[in-house]
Amino acid sequence: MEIDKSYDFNKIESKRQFLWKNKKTFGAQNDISGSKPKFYCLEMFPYPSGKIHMGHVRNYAIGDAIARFKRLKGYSVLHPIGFDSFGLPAENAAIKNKTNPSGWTKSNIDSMTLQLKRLGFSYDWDRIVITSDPAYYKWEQLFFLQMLKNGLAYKKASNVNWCESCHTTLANEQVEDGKCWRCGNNITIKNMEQWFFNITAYAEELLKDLDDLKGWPDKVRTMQKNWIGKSSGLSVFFKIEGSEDNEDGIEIFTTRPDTIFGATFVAMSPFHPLAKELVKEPEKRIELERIIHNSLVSKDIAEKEGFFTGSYAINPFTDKKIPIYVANFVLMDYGTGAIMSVPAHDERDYEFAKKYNLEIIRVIRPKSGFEKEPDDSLPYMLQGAIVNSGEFNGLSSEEAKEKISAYAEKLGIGKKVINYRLRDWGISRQRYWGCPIPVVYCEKCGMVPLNESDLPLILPDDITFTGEGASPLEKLESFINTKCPKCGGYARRETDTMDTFVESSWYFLRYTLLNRIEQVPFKKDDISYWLPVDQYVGGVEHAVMHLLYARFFVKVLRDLNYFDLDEPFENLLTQGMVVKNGAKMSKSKGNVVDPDELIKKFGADTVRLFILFAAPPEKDLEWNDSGVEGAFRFINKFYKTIITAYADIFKNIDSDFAMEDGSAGNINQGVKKIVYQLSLVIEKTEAEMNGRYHFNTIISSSMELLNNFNDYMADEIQKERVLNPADRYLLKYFLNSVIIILYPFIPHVCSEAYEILNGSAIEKASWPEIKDTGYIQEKCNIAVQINGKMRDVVAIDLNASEDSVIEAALDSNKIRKYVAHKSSIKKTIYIKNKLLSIIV
RNA sequence: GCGAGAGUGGCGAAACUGGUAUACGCACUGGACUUAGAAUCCAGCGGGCUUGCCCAUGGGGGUUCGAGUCCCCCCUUUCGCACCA
Repeated sequence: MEIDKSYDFNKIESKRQFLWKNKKTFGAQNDISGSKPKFYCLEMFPYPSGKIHMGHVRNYAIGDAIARFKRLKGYSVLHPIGFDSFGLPAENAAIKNKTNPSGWTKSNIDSMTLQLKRLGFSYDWDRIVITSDPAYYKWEQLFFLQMLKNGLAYKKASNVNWCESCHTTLANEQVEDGKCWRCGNNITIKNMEQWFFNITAYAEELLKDLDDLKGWPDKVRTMQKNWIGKSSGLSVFFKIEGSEDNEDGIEIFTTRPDTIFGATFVAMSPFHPLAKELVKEPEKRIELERIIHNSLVSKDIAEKEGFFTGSYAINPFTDKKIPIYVANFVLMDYGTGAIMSVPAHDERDYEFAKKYNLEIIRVIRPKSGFEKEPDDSLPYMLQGAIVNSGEFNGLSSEEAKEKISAYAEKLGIGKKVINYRLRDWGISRQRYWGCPIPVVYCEKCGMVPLNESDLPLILPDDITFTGEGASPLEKLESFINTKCPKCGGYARRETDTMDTFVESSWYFLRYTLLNRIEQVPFKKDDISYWLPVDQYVGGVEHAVMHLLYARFFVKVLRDLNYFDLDEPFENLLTQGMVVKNGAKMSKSKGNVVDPDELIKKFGADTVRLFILFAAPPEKDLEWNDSGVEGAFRFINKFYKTIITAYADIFKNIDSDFAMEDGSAGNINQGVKKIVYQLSLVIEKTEAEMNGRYHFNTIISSSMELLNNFNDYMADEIQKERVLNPADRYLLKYFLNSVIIILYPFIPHVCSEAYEILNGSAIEKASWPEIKDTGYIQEKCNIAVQINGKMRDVVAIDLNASEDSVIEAALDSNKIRKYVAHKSSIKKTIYIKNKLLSIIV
């Protein structure tokens, strides 16, 4: 093999990438014999925007490091990639450039594939998944039909989030701060017919199983838990004055039944069906319409406002009549859309009551001893002792909750209920570039699903984009007009497409299918072999959306008998953002660093090394151009040391050399020492790669190893010492080990170095064994503290006794300044080989 | 407002169960090599002064022989949720 004297990354990287591709080095195989444990390493697949950015590079560098490490450790590794290729940008680009989304998407996928390959990630490219491919979304349509059959997909009219700029509806998860998650436009509310997935049917399981996801960051689990938002309480009927039967009552939901005696008014959502019934006066009707209108135009919080409907309800516990208000802060789609207001013990009710001069009755007092200083001021939101509540007086809040609920149930006016904040997942999108929903509307039969055998329903290509108003599908007669699968009569196709989060809810299952000619979405055997994903890596921005949907989807497919799996992702690593000058990289801030340019200048290994070295993966990473140069400098040094300076010496050494018995005694002490340091680093690396993944510390340890090696060799050369065979063998082992440790981070140059040194491919090598050279650290440094303060460090024989350490300490001038005689020592604490603490 | 995390040199960061704080790298300074520079190599690099000590891990208390690490209070900051009754 020809050896270059200096580091030519272009040559090395293109050579390695060529070999990897040609030999299909990273093709994943189900290990049928079962001799190898499996490892599924997954990174969140990208949207094909056209260019990868630093966030992608970081995400994939992390995943690649893990995948390569696990291969070295003998795992059968699945490390796939794909493209989440449906979505709005393609459509917007099509409108702007008067092209077709599929062409735009295809060329973006091509150029991003080149970029990913240029970075040398160890993907099994034969398993690529492209979600806009009918061969992929065909199965999604099948799942949809099966969900429809099982009541897990349904259509209903409801108030949904509408983004005018994206011209489509959005799911609740996709609204952030009243704004669209994609474009930041203000969300308005529209009442529309929409398709939903019944994710709330799985709310309890999605919540419960979070406890088992021990490999997830607490932060993400908490976010999901809060998003699901389970709360238990009581729903009670309040009769409306003047009507006798409960049918005419108003049902409210409360989590604080213990405060029911303090309920002084009922507040209902302006969208509550009773609101229109109760509000008869024309002026009040106008007021109601105004409040409804305001709630529709913006999700933003307005000032609390409302008005008296003119009707009264009867508090079933006090029998007092209390006014019914319409209030803009009451949500229609949570609980029952109406509440009992207890201004004494609820902040919101208090604010409203103050504004409209409503009665405030205290029914809870702080219990003495319950809080440090009982704060008597209202509203008092904590638990306490019940007052003003008839027979329930004196109970604690907890007891009262129970007894009042039980009493309401006994009376038949209430029942204990559990509510979730989670809403069903609205999946309809009024856009073209997405997976078509496989149903038609027949004049005779109504909504009719397509036959499974008619799938895929292919998204038509002959589209003209005007950029105006509705989805172009709505105007495409050749698409819309069809025959009813049931009666054969005229039918119109559904023109909504699915939320692109549906595709990303199961792509990781599709990767397991190698032979895509087979007419299945995936095979049960493959799923049970590869799933769950052992390590998932991606951005925290998907903590609720994608990660919740995917968990839901897996549970649905499990219940449709596709496989037996409860949770898809065993371990989750959420990497931090890549920032520059303290801000997220963005075109508008002008702080974008282009991976392509860096690769051109320094090569892929350098970019990857910097990104993994500069910060631990979960933290934000501050971009630093001179830091990149530092990474480049290190790789040059690595190359010069191993290849330019010492390859000739070590390449012909037999790595099968067996150390004879007793040869340990002949080993040079310096060699023993660096090999011992190496063993510490091997151990530490294995520990880090077991889940914490702080690559930065592994890399810095490797830098130290290389520095120590160089120092040692410089010393040898200076002293013109002759290395014996055991020394040479161990030094080669040392170099090979450093190469292997660094391989997951800088795979190209390490592959090259390994092959030059050994004449074989590093992919055939395995993780280094620790070699016991019988290295004994003869001396160790013991820190000596006097009264807890560091005073000196003394060198002592390893494993010395406490007494001899004390003797040695007292020999030190520095120590003797504080302790003249042994007799003045009151106490000593001795941590073997580490520290001696003397109290005087 | 509620919930979770973070705060260590000029900068990115190390320090696993309390045990020599600042490893590794960047920047900076000096030196070597050079006609000069680049590159490379060597040395220095938390602060203070009386050169051996004092002060330093956001601030203040506490526990301990010993605290970046554990406990309490406060400040700053990032993220998530925000009328969910």
